[in-house]
Formats: sequence, structure tokens, C-alpha cells
Amino acid sequence: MMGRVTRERVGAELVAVVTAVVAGRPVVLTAEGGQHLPFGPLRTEHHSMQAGLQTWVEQQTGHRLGYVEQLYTFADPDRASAAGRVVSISYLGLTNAVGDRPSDAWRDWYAFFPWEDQRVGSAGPGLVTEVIEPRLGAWVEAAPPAEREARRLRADVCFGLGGRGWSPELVLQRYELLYEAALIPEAPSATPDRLVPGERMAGDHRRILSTGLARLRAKIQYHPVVFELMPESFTLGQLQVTVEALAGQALHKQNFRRLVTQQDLVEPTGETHAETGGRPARMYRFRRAVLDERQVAGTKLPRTR
Amino acid sequence: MMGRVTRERVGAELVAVVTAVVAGRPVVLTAEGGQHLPFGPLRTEHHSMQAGLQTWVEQQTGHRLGYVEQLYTFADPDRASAAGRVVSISYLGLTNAVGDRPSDAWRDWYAFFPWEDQRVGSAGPGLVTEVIEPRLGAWVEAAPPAEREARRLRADVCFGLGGRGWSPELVLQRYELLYEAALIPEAPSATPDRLVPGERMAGDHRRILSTGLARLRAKIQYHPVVFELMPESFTLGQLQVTVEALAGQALHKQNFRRLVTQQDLVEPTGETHAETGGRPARMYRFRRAVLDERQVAGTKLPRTR
DNA sequence: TCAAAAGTGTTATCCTTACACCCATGT
DNA sequence: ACATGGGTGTAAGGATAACACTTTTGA
Repeated sequence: MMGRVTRERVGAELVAVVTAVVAGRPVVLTAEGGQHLPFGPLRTEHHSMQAGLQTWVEQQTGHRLGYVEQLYTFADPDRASAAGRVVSISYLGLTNAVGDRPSDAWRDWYAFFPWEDQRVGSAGPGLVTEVIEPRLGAWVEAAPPAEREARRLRADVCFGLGGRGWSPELVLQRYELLYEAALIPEAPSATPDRLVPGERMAGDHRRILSTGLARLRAKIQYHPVVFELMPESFTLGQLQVTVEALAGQALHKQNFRRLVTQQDLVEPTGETHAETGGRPARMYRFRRAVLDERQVAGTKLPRTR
Repeated sequence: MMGRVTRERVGAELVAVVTAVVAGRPVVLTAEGGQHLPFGPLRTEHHSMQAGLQTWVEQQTGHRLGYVEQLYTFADPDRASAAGRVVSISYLGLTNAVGDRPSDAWRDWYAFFPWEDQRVGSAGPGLVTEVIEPRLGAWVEAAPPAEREARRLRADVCFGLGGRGWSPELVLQRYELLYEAALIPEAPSATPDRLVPGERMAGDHRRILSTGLARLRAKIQYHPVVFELMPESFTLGQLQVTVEALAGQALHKQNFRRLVTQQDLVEPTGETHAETGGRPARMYRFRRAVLDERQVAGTKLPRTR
């Protein structure tokens, strides 16, 4: 019986969250004046979805993506109209070759999510305490009493309120919370005077972008993907700046270095780099062999017997 | 220019890897005599993909899925024929309500992946040392010299050879390695006399299933998803048996108990359970509140400053 | 009384965190 | 000389892994 239904057809779209880090700023590749992520339809001539994606991105940036992984597949219900349904298959791409084709298509992540940059001196910390926390407080109070505590807990966990720590990887949860609280313009009941700052994108592309940031921030903690964003050789300081840019958080210098060196993730090239001020730094390169040696991260379960 | 292309259309299929654990055996819901995973086309009347999936699964099992998460989206190139391309959006579903409709549609995971069960007394350990290891050895030797070491490393990491430990979460990597080594029937150049035991499924469903196992084994380590497979109340022994069934590995009893209790994942119900032989065990229930409290797992990066 | 499973306690080890300090360069 | 960033050492605390042992039931 299952095979007898008429098979309906949908449009399949490939969407790319391509990111890089330039001078301590995480950037994402956009199209059409920063309103879109790069995207294009899956074509019959594409051998695979990744190949199709590579084609679209190459046409816009002129270079191959070093690293690509699938993010998530969305079926936007708003677009299930007479024209038919559209399914968006999104990918995360990482690259370090921003300079090849200078372009203003590379936009700072934090233009779209200002609250996500929690480094000191950035917009994030002030934005949370002065704008987001009070408005979420109002949203909590506006709930029926039975639901109030659940809302408060959710706000506290997402934004590190009430003495909780800030968790960089909760990007998507924060975006969805702001959406539900009608504090961002995508929300149906949003009112202009209560919005939280941050540029929006066409359709659900800001949501897809937030999925990409969340994945990258989570993955960086247990898989050596940062190196896809680095040049061939780099200093440990540059590496740390890159990780901090992605995490939106400052890291402890000495421990960061030990973490990287003790795990044998890098090897010295023998050269040094004359930095602005201070002692010249040793240059390192990523030991690509670790990708083969360590398929595995580390278990949380007690092993044998 | 991007908007001007004629949008080609594809078939969108929803595929479910629904698993449960019954009497220490992990099982997966199949259709049509165990050859398929349950699947069905995405319809216009489905409000969302998850809703569509729930519909298909409910029709076959009669109960709702407690937990659903998206797995991966595949575009099988072999099926991009005259009939057009098909995109399969796969989901992982967890349930504990197997008993509602008795059915032989629940098949043991390890019928499809016998090598994945590494518990003592199971087929796995012998299969690896007596069949897989020698045949992979031949595959290594058959490579051109320059490629030989890479193949050996890969085989060693995947199957815990050469003194390495077995990593339960490498399910997909092992499947793909066996595929490339032509040791499973899906492989184009496979020959019947060199195959590794294990039932196959239609199309790429065995591959999708292996993606599901991999995700579940990985996720169980940092997120309390096991409880979706447990009844309302259970003993710590039953919980351990369930985790062991999924991991395909025995766990250390005392440390497992401590891990569960010290993290406040469970609370005692006050009742006890008279087991077969031995002292009666306390019953516990999952503290669902932890899902709200702990959105976060734990960072691998040194935090402040 | 013994087998079987539940449950408790203790110790060695490793990893994370934090702190203190020295080194090499430009100005 | 001193500011700046690079680089090293070490000690405290917590989590994990491994060990030995007691308790409570059914047969």
C-alpha cells in the first residue's frame, strides 16, 4: 500500500554557512547585499549534494571549501504554498582563503547576533544585562503563573542569568528564545520598539546561520576543526585568537597552549614570527595525521566490566 | 541570475530509525519483512517533516514516538534516474512502548551489524579476530605500497586492532570501511565468498541504520537520552543493561551507578523490585527537570581569561 | 548455606584549573 | 628601562578507573 501513493515533489535547495576568521573577527559569506546566505537549487547534473554546494560556492568565491559538513534540513512551512514545498539542506563550510577574491560579501557573525560576542569590550555583555535581561524578565512575568518558573529557568540557562555561567554553544536556543519572546523581527508578534539589536536575513537564513554557529562552537570542543580556518603555519597566539573569536569568549592562555601542545595537535615549523611588540613567536603547523589517529573523542561511560 | 534557473523538483522521503531495548536486546522497527526501515513520502498535508514522520510511524506501530531527532539527509545517486532524484531525510526515534502492538517488525540491531556487539559471549569479538581482521589484512596488503600504511591505520583505528581500544561510536566508519574493502554485499565488487556476516536491507537503509546507531552511541555519552528507552520506573541494573545493549559493551557496575546517581539524573520512587535471584533493587525514575537545567554538556576549552 | 545481584567505601591516577614566574624582542 | 606578548613550571581540586567488601534476597 505504501508504494501506491502518488509521490509529490518538492524543491530542494542547498544552503551554505561558509565561515572564516579574519583578524580576530569571525565572518560568514553572504550574497545579495548581506541579506542571504549563498544558496542554489540541487540540480540533476550535480553528482552529490556536496558537489552541488561546492559548485555554488565556487561560483561566488573562486575557491574550494576545505571542510564541509551537513548541518540540518529545514522544511519551511511558510513556503509550502501553491508553488510547492521547499526543503533546504544546509551545510557548514570552513575556509581560510578569504583573501583570494576581496569581497564585501564576508560579514561579521556578530552583526547578526551581537549578544553572542561575550569578549570583554564587545557589545555582548552590556546588551545582555541592559536590554535582553529586562525584556526577558517582562516576558517571564507576562506568563500565566503556572508557566512562569519554566520561563525563568529557560531564560537563566540560555543567557547565563541568576549566577549561571554563559554557555557559548547555546546559540540556537538563545535565538529561539528571543523569537518566542518576540524580541527579534522574524517573530510574528514582534513590535519595532522592543526588538533586540541585530541584523536580520531573508527567510529563515538567520536561523540557519545560528544553527551553523551552534554546531561550530560545539564541535570545536571535541574535534580539531579550528585548523581548517588557519593558514598553513601560524602561532599559538593566532590560534587562540581564532578560537576566541568563534567562542565569543576569552580563554586562559597558558592552559590553552598546553591543551594544544600536549595533545600533539601541532608541530613546530622551525620558523618564528615577529609580532607587533613582544617576543617573536614560534610558528606551528597542524599535524593532519591526528585526523586519522583520533576518530574518537572520549567516553563519558565507565568502560570495561 | 540565481533566481532565474528553472527549479528542478525531487522526491522527498522520510525515513525513521526507531529503536527500543527489550530484554537487553536493542531492536529497530522494520517494515516489509525486515528489509526496510519504515519510510514514506513527505506530503503537502504534513505540517512539518517531524509531523509527517510521526504519521507514518503511528500507522505502523500505533503509538507516538517520545523522542525524535533529525539524523542526516541522503541523496542516493543511484536513484537519480529518469524518475527523478530522491532525497531521504532520516530521523532517529526512541521509544519504550514496544509491547503495545506485538509485532515481529522489531529486529535486533546486531542481526544487521553482528560485529558491533562486543559484549562477552556475543558474536562480535570472535567475528572481528577470526573473519574481519584477516580479510582487512588482505585488503591492506592489496594496496599499492604508498597507500598501505594509511589503510592499516584506518583498519586499526576502526576495529581496535594493534592494541588500540574498541570505540563503540565508530559504527559508521566501520560500515564504510567494510564497504570499501568489498566485504559487505552492498559493495559493487563484493564476492559472495568473502563477505562478513550480517543481514542487508533494501537500498541504503542499512547505511542509514548505521548512522542511527552511531548517533545514539555518541549521544548517550553526553546527553541523558537513554531514559527515553526506559519505562517510568526502573532499577539501576536495568538501566545499565540498556546502556550496555546500546554500547555493545559491558560497563563497570559500581562506577556506572555512581555516575548516574551523583549527577542527580534519577530519584528513588520508594518502591523495590524483586528480581530473578539476588537482593531486591530500589526503583528509580528519571528526573525530567535535568533536561531544562543542563542544556550544556561541558567544555573542553579552558574558560576565562 | 550458597549463589546472585544490590549496594557501599577507598585509593591511585589523570585531567582541568589556577597561579606565579621567566624570556625575548621593540621602543 | 619597560611594555608587550611568548613561553614554562607547579600545585590544588575534581573526576575517573580500579579495587575490595558488605547486604539482602531466593533456592
